[in-house]
Amino acid sequence: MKATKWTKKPLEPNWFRAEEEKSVADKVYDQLRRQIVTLQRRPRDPLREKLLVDEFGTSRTPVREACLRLQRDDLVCITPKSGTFVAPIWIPLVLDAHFLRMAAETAVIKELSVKISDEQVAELADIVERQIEARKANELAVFGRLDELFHSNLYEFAGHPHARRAVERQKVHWDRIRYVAIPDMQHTSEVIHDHNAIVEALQKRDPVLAERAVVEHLRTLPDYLEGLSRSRPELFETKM
Amino acid sequence: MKATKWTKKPLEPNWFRAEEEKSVADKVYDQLRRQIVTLQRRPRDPLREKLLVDEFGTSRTPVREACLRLQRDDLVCITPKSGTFVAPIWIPLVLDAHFLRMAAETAVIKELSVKISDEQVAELADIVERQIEARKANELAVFGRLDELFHSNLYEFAGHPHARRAVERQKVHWDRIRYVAIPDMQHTSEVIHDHNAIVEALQKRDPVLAERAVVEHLRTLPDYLEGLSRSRPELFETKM
DNA sequence: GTGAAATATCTAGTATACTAGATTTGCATT
DNA sequence: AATGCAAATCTAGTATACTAGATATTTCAC
Repeated sequence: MKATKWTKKPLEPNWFRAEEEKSVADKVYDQLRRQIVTLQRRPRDPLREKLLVDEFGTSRTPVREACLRLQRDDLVCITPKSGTFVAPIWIPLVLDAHFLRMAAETAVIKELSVKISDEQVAELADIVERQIEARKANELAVFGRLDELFHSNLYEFAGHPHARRAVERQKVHWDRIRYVAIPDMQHTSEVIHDHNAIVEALQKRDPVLAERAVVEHLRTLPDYLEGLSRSRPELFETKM
Repeated sequence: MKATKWTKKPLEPNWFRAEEEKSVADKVYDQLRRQIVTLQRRPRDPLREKLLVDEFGTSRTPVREACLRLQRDDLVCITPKSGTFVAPIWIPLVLDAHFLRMAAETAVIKELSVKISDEQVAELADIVERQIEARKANELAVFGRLDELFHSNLYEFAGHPHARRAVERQKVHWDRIRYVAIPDMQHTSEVIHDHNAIVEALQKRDPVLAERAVVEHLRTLPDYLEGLSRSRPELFETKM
């Protein structure tokens, strides 16, 4: 057995594995994350590894990996030898998530408004149509998913899917806020109005108008946050 | 022993632990990351857990944790039951890292140019001064650190440190490119010129001029990447 | 020699055991 | 009852063992 044979690299490892079966750790992560974002687990709740192990029926390793990932997402705080806790909603983090989203999406829309295709405009218009229907049917969950789709399509069409990923990693903090106060009917009405304005600006291929529409769409969020943090202070943390 | 006692939350866990001693896993992560970014470990090199364990003198667990974090950073590819490899430099990822940085930094500079203090302008000017000295002394490492400091100060002064974090997490892919071709003297000269333009615009509190200066500073990078990927194709990967 | 099946070996994912340190509990003393 | 202190107990970090599956090597028929 020649040593050199063992050190040579594989010719072509699977860099782009199409389908990836989820590991146990991934499933635990997904579920815990969902629970935290939806406030089923609330800020400052302890996350006892032992209980999670019993709940998920796994060993400590996948649970621990999930918690470590959540820590990197700023969704849990881990204090060695002490405990793991659901992180409070850090206001500076939410504000910066919003700032980053605003910055990225205005840049995206400026690029997009000069190169978007007719088919893509039609697809965005179709999403807004379906949002109107979801609003009529009072299906807020569907409405939310369509909202996600609308914005992610902006990044995809502009050719910046990875920028979207980076923005979304921060956006999780904002998502948690959406569950502090479930969006009401008036809110959905405003969203539809704003989305329509964005689609129209893109249709006209007008970068200035499009940017203004995006800014308008995202403008009100910080004030909203301010109000929420006053009415539910136990969920928030101002310094970080 | 009352059950209720065991479920109550700690009054005030250490959310803001000032000093955090680094775990073994953190050290392994830092070192591996540095090796990958500086191309001491090159794209497509296998990362054998056993060898790393011997090298770092730890058990598998911290090494594995480090690799998982690197995977989330898109710096390594893990194929279950097969192997772990240093990821190629994905061009779409680098371009989007650049796009995000451009978007964030133009937004930062626009905010900053209306609220920056005289002391902060002076601090930025001082950094540029020190860059000029580093250039004269031919200290490229110092120059690079000052460059980092200049840009990170923009985020700090604008009050968006967490947005900076998100941008920097992507920027690691660009950093790897800096080691494909070490920046030369001409490059440092351009950087100093651009930084001076930014400081001057901030001094005048002129948002339009400031934004233009930032765009100008970051404008040339994609073309540079194009050239590099042609001359060193073995390090890169165009599709993702 | 060539090709294919059989075998050996290595891999990452998971389970479990152990450690040191932080926190809580309970008791003794006042 | 209040307080200080020691023991018990829980925690996250680390080490090790085991598994299934992917890859590499060898064997063997032809």
